[in-house]
Amino acid sequence: MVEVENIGQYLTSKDIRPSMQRVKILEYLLKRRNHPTVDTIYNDLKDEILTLSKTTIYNTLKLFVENGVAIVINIEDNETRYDADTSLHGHFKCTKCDGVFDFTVNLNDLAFSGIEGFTVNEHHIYLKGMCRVCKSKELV
Amino acid sequence: MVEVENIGQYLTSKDIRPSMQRVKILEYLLKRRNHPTVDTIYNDLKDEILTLSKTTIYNTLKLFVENGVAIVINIEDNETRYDADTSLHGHFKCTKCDGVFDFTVNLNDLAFSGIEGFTVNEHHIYLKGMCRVCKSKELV
DNA sequence: GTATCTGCAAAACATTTGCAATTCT
DNA sequence: AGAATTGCAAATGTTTTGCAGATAC
Repeated sequence: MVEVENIGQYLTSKDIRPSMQRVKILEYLLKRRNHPTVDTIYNDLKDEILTLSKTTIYNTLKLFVENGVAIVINIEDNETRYDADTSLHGHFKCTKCDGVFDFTVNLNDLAFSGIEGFTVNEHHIYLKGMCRVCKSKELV
Repeated sequence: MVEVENIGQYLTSKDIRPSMQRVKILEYLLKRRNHPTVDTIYNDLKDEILTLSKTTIYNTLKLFVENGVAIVINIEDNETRYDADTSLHGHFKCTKCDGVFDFTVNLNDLAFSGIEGFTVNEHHIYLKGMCRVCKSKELV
C-alpha cells in the first residue's frame, strides 16, 4: 500500500501495534519515498523523536519486513535500504547522484529460462546507470 | 568469459597481473560456479594456498570487479557473493537450501517503464523461492 | 632496485544481542 | 501487574586500512 490514509489502522491490520516510533518511521517511508538506509532514517527523525535509537529502527524495519509492510532493497552491497511500497516494481540507482528511482516492471515482457519448475516468491530487479538529470548535467 | 582456457592470459588481457593467488581465485570461481562469498573462497582455498589471507581475497575480488572479470551478487543483505560470469543473466536463490542458480534473462524493451531517458549500465535480476530439488523433497 | 603484491593486525562500520528502564493495556 | 516496546551498551561479523615483509620485473 503506497497510499495510506490511516497509518495506525494499516499497522494494526498487519498485526503490528502502532507505537509512536513505528508510526513515525512508516510515515517517513511513505512520505519521503527515498528508499533510505537505517542511518538516513535515524538522522532525519532524531530531531523529531529525541530519544530515538538505531536499535528501534532496526527492530521496526525487521518487523515491517516480516509482516509485509516494507521490503529490503539490496541494490548496493554496503547499504541496506528499505521501501514501504511492497508491490512488484524495480529500482534504478544513479551511480552519479546516488538516487534510487522506482520503475514499473512488466513481468510478461521478461522471459526467464533455466529455472523451469522452480517456485518464485520474490522478484528483485535492480538497474544501475545514470538518471536523466545527471545526464543533462554531463552535457554542460 | 565463462569458458577460459588460459587464465593467466585472460587476466593479462584485463590488465591484471596473474599472480598465483589471483589465478587460483579466478580458477576457483570459473570451475565451481558456486557464487561464493569471501569466506567460502577462503575456506575452500586455504588448504591449497597455506598462506592465503582474506585480505588478499578482498583485494583480488575488488580488482576483478573493477576490471570486469567478476560481478558482485547482492541477493542477500548479509552476504556478498561473486560470479566470474559477467554476461547478462539472473540469479535465483533457493531459500530452503541456500543454493544460488543462474538463469537466462531475455530483456524486452517493454519490460521497464518509468525510467525513459536513463542510461542503464548494469542489470541485477534476483529471484527467490524454492528450487526443483527442494520442492520434490517437500512432497515426501 | 623499484614497483607491486601479500598478509598480519588494527580500525572502521553495520547489525545484533542482552538487558534494564519505560510504556502501554 | 503483566506484556510489549524502547534504547543503551556490549558483542558480533564483515570489510577496509596501514604497513612491513616478500615477490616480481
